[in-house]
Amino acid sequence: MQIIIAECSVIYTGRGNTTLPKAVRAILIKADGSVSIHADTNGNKPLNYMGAGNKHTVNKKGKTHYWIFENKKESIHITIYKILSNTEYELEGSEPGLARTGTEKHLQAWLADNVEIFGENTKFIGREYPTGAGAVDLLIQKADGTYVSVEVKRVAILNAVDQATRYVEALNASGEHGKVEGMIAALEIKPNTLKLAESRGIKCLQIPLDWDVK
Amino acid sequence: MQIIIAECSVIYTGRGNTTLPKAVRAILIKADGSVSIHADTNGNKPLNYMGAGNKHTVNKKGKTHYWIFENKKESIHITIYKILSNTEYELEGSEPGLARTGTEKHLQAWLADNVEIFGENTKFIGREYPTGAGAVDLLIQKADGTYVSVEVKRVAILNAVDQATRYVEALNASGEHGKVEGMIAALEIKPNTLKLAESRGIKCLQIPLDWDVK
DNA sequence: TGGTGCATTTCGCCC
DNA sequence: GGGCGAAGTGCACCA
Repeated sequence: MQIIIAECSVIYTGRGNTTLPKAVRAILIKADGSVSIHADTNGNKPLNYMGAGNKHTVNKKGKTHYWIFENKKESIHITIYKILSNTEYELEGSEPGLARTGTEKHLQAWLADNVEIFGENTKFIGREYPTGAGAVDLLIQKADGTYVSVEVKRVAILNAVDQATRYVEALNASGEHGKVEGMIAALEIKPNTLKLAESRGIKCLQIPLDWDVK
Repeated sequence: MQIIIAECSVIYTGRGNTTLPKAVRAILIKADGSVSIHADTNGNKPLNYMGAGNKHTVNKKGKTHYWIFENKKESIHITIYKILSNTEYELEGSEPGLARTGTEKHLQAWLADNVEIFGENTKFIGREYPTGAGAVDLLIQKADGTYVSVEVKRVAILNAVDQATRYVEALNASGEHGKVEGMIAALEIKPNTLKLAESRGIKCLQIPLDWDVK
């Protein structure tokens, strides 16, 4: 990774157009070719950036450098007036390896393996089960034979109720599972969401926050 | 801005959970307190990050540093095994302003000003009209006195039908506007969406693609 | 200022 | 490549 501290100005053209006045910025150029320009504010976000897979050309007139990064749809023009620092590091063994846990997919898998949370003798029927109006996250069958269509969320807001409703409708319309119940299972369920769900006859299950603790 | 090159591992907890194995990374800490951790791949995006407004505490046991960044809802724990470089620069910053056009809000305003597109003598009643289940984009009244609840989209996919349905239900439940019709107005309406809308008795209006041409 | 709902857009998966 | 849903989303509004 190459890290440059320089007085520069930037013009970006692509999905929008932005200009960045002359000032001291930090420029990161990664081994994959991506580039980002940072100020000391603006949070963790860069002021300008461009993803991997661009062509980098360099021109020089006197002391001024002109760097161009461009791909098919976008371009970044950096005019560099003065370089204060220019260093390059090998970030060896830095295969990203970023692991994400606690996503909706994980929740879904966990629930599929722990259907007893929905009641004793509950049977797992399917994940991502197609309904004709999108796939429902989880389809289960209660001890009494009733099928339940479960929408899984980390945080459930109003549209979770919409989805749950839509899947129940579609499953009932097909007639293959008798009268299907709708349910939302989430780590957090907003009050309005709970209210709307009740008014539609959709049950809500609060998943224990320590679900992933063995 | 402080730039550290170090062998480290990271644990993030907050909206989700992530872990990052031990490797050499670049760590940026800006003057506003935001922090981001970069590898030499992953495009312009950081592996982990946290916005401005967090508390940074430092612990040290032997040669190992433990840095913690935390705010009310999130935390990043960085374990630093070896620092290869640690530099700090003064950056003078100014921020760009990105302007956008053609958003849903623009469409909405245009429709409010051009309600005749819904039929002759149609009357505009309100924008962002509260229904008790969220605000409907546009409420209009047809020549025959019927109210129509309009959901505006640039591209309408299935959930647009959900929203439209929800608003009609809520308006009908209140009883203040008689029997309300539901409608979706969009620049593009996906085939499945059209089908679902029809099955729910919700009308669809394709907005001319040249709507914003004077 | 935090919470809450929604739009947006990027990303990823699957068809 | 289209279509759909999720995201450590980001934003705007409101209490």
